[in-house]
Amino acid sequence: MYPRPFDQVPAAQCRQHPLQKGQKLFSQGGTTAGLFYINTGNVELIRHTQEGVLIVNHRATAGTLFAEASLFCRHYHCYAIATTDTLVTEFDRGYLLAQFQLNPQFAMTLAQQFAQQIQTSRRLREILAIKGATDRTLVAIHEGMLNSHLKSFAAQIGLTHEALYRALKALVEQGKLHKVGRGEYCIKKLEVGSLK
Amino acid sequence: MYPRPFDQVPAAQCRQHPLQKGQKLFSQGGTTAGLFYINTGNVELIRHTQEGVLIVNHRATAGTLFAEASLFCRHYHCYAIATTDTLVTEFDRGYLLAQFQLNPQFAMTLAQQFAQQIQTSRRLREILAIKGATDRTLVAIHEGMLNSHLKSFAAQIGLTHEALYRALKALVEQGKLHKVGRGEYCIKKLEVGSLK
DNA sequence: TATCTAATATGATTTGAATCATATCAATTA
DNA sequence: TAATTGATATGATTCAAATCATATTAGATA
Repeated sequence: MYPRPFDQVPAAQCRQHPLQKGQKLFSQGGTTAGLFYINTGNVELIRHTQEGVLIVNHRATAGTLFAEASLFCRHYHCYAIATTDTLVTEFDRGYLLAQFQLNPQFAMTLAQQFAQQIQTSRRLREILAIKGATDRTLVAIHEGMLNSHLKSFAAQIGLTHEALYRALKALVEQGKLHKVGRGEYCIKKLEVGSLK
Repeated sequence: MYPRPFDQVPAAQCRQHPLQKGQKLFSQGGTTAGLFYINTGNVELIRHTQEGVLIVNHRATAGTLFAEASLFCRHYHCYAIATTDTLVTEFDRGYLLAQFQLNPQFAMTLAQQFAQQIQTSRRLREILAIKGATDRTLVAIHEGMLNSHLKSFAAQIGLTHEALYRALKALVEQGKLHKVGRGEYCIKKLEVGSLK
């Protein structure tokens, strides 16, 4: 259910937070509670600079962790707001930190989870840095990002859905992709199109 | 010198690797040695998919760590190639992993370092996701990314230098930025322009 | 089944950044 | 000091993706 090592956290150290669209989970300056996992929905981490400029730090999606750094901080440095109806699970900060003394294996798995997050985030960043829509689309598909609808995939890689449809068409024409149905594409023989 | 907790690693567990431009540090499938820090220069982490598509996983720059996830892996999943003459420091994998048993404080600081990397990488990703050149430029400056020359800053945020000069000009005209000299800009009264 | 809705798809137009071209200025070097 | 180099800067043109418009189709719902 939860990514390692959070599947080992006792239920007493987990708290569920149902959030309505627009509801705040925590505030800049607030005391840190723990680390969060999104069961369903979406959460935006935003902050304001001293000069008043609004900055989006992160848009967390279902199935992912967020606020990892707050484990090591007393106070949050940003706001967390649900952008849709959302269910998040909070893992207790004190419990997690205690495991570094009590359970080195748990701590190591936590560090591994973090290291993988770094990898994932850097890969996504490199995808966004690719200039051409077709190149970006091809790499993103090879990274296994095409699992849902084309529209949400387009948004994930920073394209409009129209631009994505055209990129997909171009890739099919270039023989780099096969179209196996409406909204379903695959690399070579392997199915990777949107799941129905 | 090194970011925490690597400043505590004994010299015997650190190895310096001078690399010439184009030289390979490690290969996809090779046995993992440790985690790396770039003293000077740049390293690209690239890999090939089964279908032969080249994917850039990460472009690591001076003053940063890379290959964090290889700590928890026997074999590298990508190539590391220096794109300029580069000096990297390798921190021994076995030593670092042993600290989870021997030195919980060290392990915790390592996890904290990783958590901060996650934050940083996600922030950079959100900056790249901003569509307009002027908005992207403004946010990147507020994130404190304008520390070096404008040309390298432009590349960092995915713009040509010409587009950046125009974005800066527009921000000055909008009153969101002050131009304090050739190639030197500041937010309000605070100097953040390129350092000379 | 008929209707409605949303995703997929493509054409036409506009817009913004890339590219190409030049000029200016500061710093380095001969 | 003069020459060279590279960063800064801006104008002109091109190009690619966004936007706007409109079908088509699959799935959900009445």
